[in-house]
Formats: sequence, C-alpha cells, structure tokens
Amino acid sequence: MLTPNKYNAVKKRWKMSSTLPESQNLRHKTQTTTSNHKGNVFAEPQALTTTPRKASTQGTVLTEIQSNMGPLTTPTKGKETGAGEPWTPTSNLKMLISAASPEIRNREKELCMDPEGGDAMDPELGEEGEKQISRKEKSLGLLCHKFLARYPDYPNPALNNDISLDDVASELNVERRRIYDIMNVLESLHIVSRLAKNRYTWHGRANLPQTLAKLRQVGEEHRYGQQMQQIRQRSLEKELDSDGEEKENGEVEGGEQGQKEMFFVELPGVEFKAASVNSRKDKSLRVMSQKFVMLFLVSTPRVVSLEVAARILIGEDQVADQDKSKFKTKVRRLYDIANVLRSLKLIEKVHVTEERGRKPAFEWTGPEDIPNVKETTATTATAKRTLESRASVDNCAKNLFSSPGSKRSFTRHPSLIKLAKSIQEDRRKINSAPTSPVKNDSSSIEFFPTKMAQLAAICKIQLDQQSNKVVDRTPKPAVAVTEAVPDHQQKAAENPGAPQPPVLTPTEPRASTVHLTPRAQFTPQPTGAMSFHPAQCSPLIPVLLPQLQGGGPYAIYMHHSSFRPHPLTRPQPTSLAVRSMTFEDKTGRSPSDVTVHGHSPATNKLPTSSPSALKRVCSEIPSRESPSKAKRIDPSTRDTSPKLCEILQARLKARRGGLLSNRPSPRALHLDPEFVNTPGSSVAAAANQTLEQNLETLLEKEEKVATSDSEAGLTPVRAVPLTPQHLNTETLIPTGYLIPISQQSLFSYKDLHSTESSKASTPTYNIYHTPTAGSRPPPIQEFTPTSLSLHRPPPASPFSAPGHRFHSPSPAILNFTLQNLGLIPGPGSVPACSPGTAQTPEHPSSVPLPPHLGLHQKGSMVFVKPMSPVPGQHQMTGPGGQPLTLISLQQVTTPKGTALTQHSFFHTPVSLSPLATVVTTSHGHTAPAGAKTVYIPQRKLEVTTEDT
DNA sequence: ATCTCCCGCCACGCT
DNA sequence: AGCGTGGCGGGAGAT
Repeated sequence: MLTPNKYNAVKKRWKMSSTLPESQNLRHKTQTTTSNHKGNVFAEPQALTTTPRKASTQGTVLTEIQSNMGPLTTPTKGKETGAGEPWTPTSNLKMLISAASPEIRNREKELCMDPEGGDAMDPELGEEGEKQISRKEKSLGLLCHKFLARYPDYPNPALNNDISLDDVASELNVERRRIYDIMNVLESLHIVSRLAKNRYTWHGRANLPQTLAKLRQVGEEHRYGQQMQQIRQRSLEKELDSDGEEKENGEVEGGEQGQKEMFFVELPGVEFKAASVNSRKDKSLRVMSQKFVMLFLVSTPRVVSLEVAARILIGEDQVADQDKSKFKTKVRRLYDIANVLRSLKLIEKVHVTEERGRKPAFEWTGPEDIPNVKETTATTATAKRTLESRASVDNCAKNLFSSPGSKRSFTRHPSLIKLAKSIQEDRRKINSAPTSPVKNDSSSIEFFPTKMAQLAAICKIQLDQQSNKVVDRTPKPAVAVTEAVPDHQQKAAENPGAPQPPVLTPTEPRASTVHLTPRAQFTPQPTGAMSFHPAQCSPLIPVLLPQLQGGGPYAIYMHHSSFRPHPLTRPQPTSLAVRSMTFEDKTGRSPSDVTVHGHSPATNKLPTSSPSALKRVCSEIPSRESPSKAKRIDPSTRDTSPKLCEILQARLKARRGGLLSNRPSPRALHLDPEFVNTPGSSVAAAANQTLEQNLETLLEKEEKVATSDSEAGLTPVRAVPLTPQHLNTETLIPTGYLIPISQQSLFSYKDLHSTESSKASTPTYNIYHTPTAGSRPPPIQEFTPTSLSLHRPPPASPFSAPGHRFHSPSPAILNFTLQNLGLIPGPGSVPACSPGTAQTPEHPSSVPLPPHLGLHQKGSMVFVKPMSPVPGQHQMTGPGGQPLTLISLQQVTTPKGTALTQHSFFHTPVSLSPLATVVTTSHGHTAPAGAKTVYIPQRKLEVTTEDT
C-alpha cells in the first residue's frame, strides 16, 4: 500500500507523515487540530517579500481565515488551530518523523504554521478524532487556505510573486499532486498564472473582479443559466413524472451545451500563462472550475447544486445521463474545486431542499457586484481553445447550431495553419519550459520564435493580398447580418442578452463604441471612451491593450465560445471581437433570470454603492461621450501608466535587438474560426450595411494607413478573412486569447466573409495576423499615458449618434487606436511618447485606491464588444455602426496595501451570508425567469447553509 | 446509506 | 528514461 509512488522524495516524505495509513492516523490525529504553532518558520522567499505573510502573523491570517472558513462551511477544525496551538500530538509525531530528516522537520513546522490559522473552526473535530481531523487537515480546502495565507490578496507587483511548486509542496507538506489541484483552480480565476514548469506567479485577487465579470459574461453567452434551469426542470419532471423530457435539451438550440467544454477564459494580464495550459488541454479542472464559477454568476439565486453543476459540466445534455461513473467523477472534481473556492470565500456549502430532498449545493458568497465585463476591464475574456483539441471543435460544431454545413471545415489560409501549429508549439514550449524566465510585466513580451515570425510574415503577405479583396466583401456580411436579424430575435431569447432584443433592434445600426476607461487614472471623464463603428470589420478584431503589468498591450480575440446559434450571432465580421462585449448588458441577465440581475436593462444603471459600480459608471460615461469618433485617437497619444511606459521602454530596449524574436506572443497568431460565431457577431450583424459601406471605405483608408505604419516600422497586424463558409464550424482556433501584441503593431484586417449565407452560420473568418513576426517593441512613446486624455475626442458624440460614423472604421485602425488609446486611458492628454511623460501625474493611481478599484485598474483592457442589441442601446447604437465598445482599463499598479485592500475587496461584495435565505426565496422567482424557452416550474428550493 | 473527497495510480506530453 | 502534470476513480472517513 504504502506508496509505490513515483513521486519524488517530497511526496514520500509527505506520505510518511500523512499518507501512511496507520501511522498517519496517529499523526494526524495529533495534528488535527493543530499544528500550528510555529507557523512561520518557513517563509517563502517570494511570498515573504511582498507581503507579510499572513501566515506569519497568524493573527491576521487567522482572522481572515476564520472569517473565511466560518462561512465556508468547511468545518475545519479549527478552533484549536485558531489557537494556533503549538504542538499537538500530531506535531509530536511529526517531530519524530522530522527527526529523521531536517527537511521534514522544516516542513512540518511550516505546515503547522499556516494551516491552522485559518481553520479553526471546528472545535469538535479537532478534539474528536484525530483521524477525522487528520482527514480534514488534509483537505484541499485547508491546504488551500494555508496556501492562500502565504500570499497577499493584492500583491505588490514590484515584489517577486513567484511561486515555486516545489517549495510550496514542501512547505505545506503535501504532495505535489494536491498543489496542482489548487493551482489549477486558482489559475482558472487568474489568481495565479503559470509561468513555467514548476513556477507560478501570484496575482492575488487583483484580477478577480475582471475574471468574474468575464466569466459571467461567458457564462451568459453559453446560457448556462438556461441550461441549469432546463436541467432542473428536467430532473423535476423525471422525478415527478418519470419522464424526463428532454425536449428541453433541444431547446437550447445551439446545442451550446456541448460546446463549452474546452474553453478557458483568460484575462488580459494573465493570458499567456494561462494559455500555457498545455497538454491536457483545457479540459479539466481549470475549465471546470471556470464553468462552475460561471454557473454561480449566471444563476439567479446564486446557488448551484452539485448535481446540476455536474450535469452541465458534463455536457450531458447530449447524452442524456451519462454514466454514473462519469457523473461521480465530475462530482468528485467539483468537490475539489469547491473546496478551493471555499477557501477563497467565493462559495459556501449549502443544501438545497427540494421536494426530493436535500441536495448538496453551493452558494456564491463572492462579490455580488461584479462589474460588467466591459467596464471591468475588458478582459477580453477569451476562451481559448487549443487548436488541437479537435474534440472540442467537434463538440462545438455539433452543438452549434446545426450549422449545417460547415462543420469544421475550417478553411484557413495554409500559412495560418502553420502559424497555428507553430504557436501551439510555442505554447507548449513555454509551458513546459522548465524555467520560464518571464514573469511579471516583462513577461508579457515574449520571445517569439523566429519561425513564427517568418510564418507570420508570410501569412501577412498572403493575407494582405487577400485582405484587399476582403475588404470589399465586408459589406456583404453585414447585409447578411441584417437579414439574419429577425431570426436572431428568436434565438436571441436564447442568449442571455437576447431577452431584450426588443430594445435593440437588430435592425438598428448600432454604433460600436469603445470605451476606454483608464482605471488607473480614474478619470471619470469620458476621455477614455471611444467609440467607433467598425463597419464590418473583420469579425475578429484584435484589440491591443496596453497593460500596465503586462506591459504590453494585448490583442484580444474573442472566441466565440459558443456556437450557440444565437440568432443574433452572425458571423459578422466584427462579431468576433465583440462577442464578449456584447453581452455585457445582457450578461446581467441570466437567461432565466430576467429577474435575476437587474442589470440587463438596468445594467447600465450605475451601480450604486459598489465600487465596481463606480467603475462602471466611469467607463460608461466616457463611452457615451466619446462616441464613435474617439477612435481616431492619435496614435501618438497614448496613455499608459507610467509604469507601463517604463516597462515598455525597458522592453523595447531589450528587444530592439531582435525584432522578430520579440513577438509578443506566439499566440497573437492564433486565429480562431470560432470567433466568427460569437454571439457578438450577431450583434454585429445588426450593423447596417450602410455603415458597413462607410466603414469599408474607412477601412480601406485605414489599411493604407496601417500599411504606412507598418512601413514606418511597425508591423501591422492583419486580420485575414477566412472563408466564410467554414466559419461556423470551425472552431479550431482557440478563441478568446488575449494576445499581447506589441503596441505598435497595427492591424489591418479584412474580412472575408461571404457571409450572406446563413445568419449565424455565415462564416466569415477573419484571421488576424498577429503583428507580424517581428513585432517590434512598441515604441515607448505610444504608451505615454497622459497623452491620450486630451486627444480623445471627447467627442461628445453620444454613443450612437446615428449619424456619426466612425472615422476609423477599420478594425485595424481600431486596434491601432485602441492600442494607443487603451494605453492612453489617462486623462492626461499628453501624447508624449516618451515614457517618462507617460507617467503622468494624472494617475491617481499612486493614490491608494480603493481596493476594488485597484483591481480594476489593473490592466488596461480594451473590450470590444458589439453591443448586444438590447442593452446596448444607450451605449451605442450608432446608426449603422455596429456597436462596439472598447474599454480599456489601465492598470495602475495594483494597490499595494494588500492586506487592507483585500479585506475591503471581499467585504465589499455584498454580504452574502444572508443570501442563503434570500436565495431560497428568490429562487422561486428565478425559475420563471427563463422565460422564453424554458420555464421551469421550479420548486422552491430551500437553501441551508451548512455550516457545521 | 450517502456525502465528501483524499490518495495516488498512471497516462500524457515534453525534455 | 525521466519528469512534470493532472485525469481519474477507488475507497474510506464523515454524516
């Protein structure tokens, strides 16, 4: 029994202490409660530096933990721990063990330290059986607590936030395997990101708001809410009737269900790393975790039962109820995830009592006021899929609308394919790379394999040629879109956003608006906001975002994650980028929920109290103000946080050596066919032809410009239009990546879309080139934060002033501008390129921001979203333009005060505790919400918090 | 009996 | 061959 393990010594050690059954028990028992005393012995090098570990001072930690834990449910043993007691019997055991080796000793000490602090919850356990305790002590949740205790919620970027798996494992005395579980979940929330083998970077909760917003958006896109209801309904029916009808399944139309599986939502700052997900695809824990969180964010009563979650995650719809084994496995995993989430205080265990009986469920206790995606940052959430994972693709295709034809024939330019492959390779390398050098800011810039560069260059050329053609085409798609519209509406229902279709009539042209909100600066001013209508820009619009931390701007690809046949969704050109954005308003509403979130309609409404709300407001405002034109912002003007500038400069210097190598990331190259489908696209569809035409014109112009730019030295990025036909199906490309791109790069994109064809299906693929191979180091200049503010056309143009068109139609331009702008966020108008200038005084950033703010600020992000028909109203609807909104947030440095901020952050979120009760009540309501498709007769659910 | 979920085997992909 | 990862499910503790 013991362990034949392969594992390394560590494990063994571990096992020694923990695993061995018998011995363990004893030990554990002793430990059980405790172990804490010493605590601090080991400080991680990393963690230590930055933050005072919580662990070290248990007090803080404990408090936090307790608070956390308490609610959480997990019964941790905690009291004792709380006590932080020094030695427990277990400790003795450990001692003995440790005696054997010093290392062990150390580990033990460490273990003791942290863990306990938090837990302390259950007196009972602790006392009782050690064994029990032991088991509990070993729980993932506790382990996660310990882990979390070591790092500040809001790490100081300046410090080293690297996490070494080995170190952690040894310090916490756990097997690596367990650490992986935790890291995967944390990574899914972007609390950490993988740098390289054995190395992760700690981001803390800084990205959380963005991540949650993104997840919510994606969840809405996938209509998880509906799915949940369906499942519930179904189950009820079955129970009651015995018949489960499955019709519901079908309802979803899109068959979205299946699709979801593989994507992983990334955040701007974190993307790569995340991307690193290597081999295992994104199948698992990471994705599962995200989906799980999405369910909470989307469901009205923020309660999700394990059963429902498991079903959705399995995608069972397709197959009615799959094996039980599968279900069981899923449930196991969910528990693993839930334990980590509990440690994060994001969820709490509760029980839902239905007619049948009581079922385990979890309630969301995280922040309630999740900023809209847009605002938050646009994180472009991107779901990325690995190209490889065809399976996912297949699923998508299946699920996707029936999009008939196109199954996956994904036509891509050969060169693109190559690129994709190469990219993948790169990723792998990155991932696997034993030591990934890159880290923090600088990391954003990656070295790009020369190969990639070459390919890229080739592709560009080819694409460019094509692109020209494409441009012309663009209009068509738009048309198609319009046509589609009607249908969309129906489908729209499906979409989360859809519900409000009436509001936005697809027919209306929406103005796309770009909002830039420089978080850092806070300037409420609209300065940041920019809107432009990209007419039919290629579906994919790469957006460049400057990030502070990341240093580089990111290009965001929207993945259309789902293929949901959204009525709306059409393959519009712009759609891609947009997609994520689209929902924002919609997002608010969960499918069923009309009731749920106020947002949807109200979304725009200002969030009252929550800081997030403020953010939103700010972002919104700007957007409104600067309508379309803003986009044209001077390239020169950019604001970036000073830091960014600096970073950039540094990078530039560094890079200048090799242009090619510089390529921000291989990923930039990715093309996702999927994007096409994105719901956003549907929105895009709405855009009027006229606009399109205009846009086209603009685009052409822009292209020229772009070229010039490129000539200038910048490599323009282009979007290559793919053949439309295939679009639908192909989901090959991992969507949703954010790619850091050198700012300089421009995009010229083109659309090819044929388009007219089917609405949703219309497949236009756009491919973007990443900035060609040699992305250059962006000139620092651009970044200067300050400059932008002025430039922005404060345009008064209200969002959608119908009349206005965007001057800068072409996506390329947008990108370009975005880059600049995004960076720009700073109110300061100084365009100064010089980095130095960049650091504008303006940024209040220095000022301690409220924690939440800090979060937002973090990265400047740009979202491009097509407005969903509904919500978008205010925002955009330009006459013809598609509604796009870009939001850029700058990152300011994350607020340093980690500790404080932390608290605030979580606290801010509405106190959920009461939620449970609320939930129950609300619960009933929610059900109905799903109006359209499903109504689920819901039974009331009672939620009981479990606490022990 | 059911809920939880720890443990670690073992596969996968990279070095 | 070895290593880092992490999917997966047996089986046992907790309820």
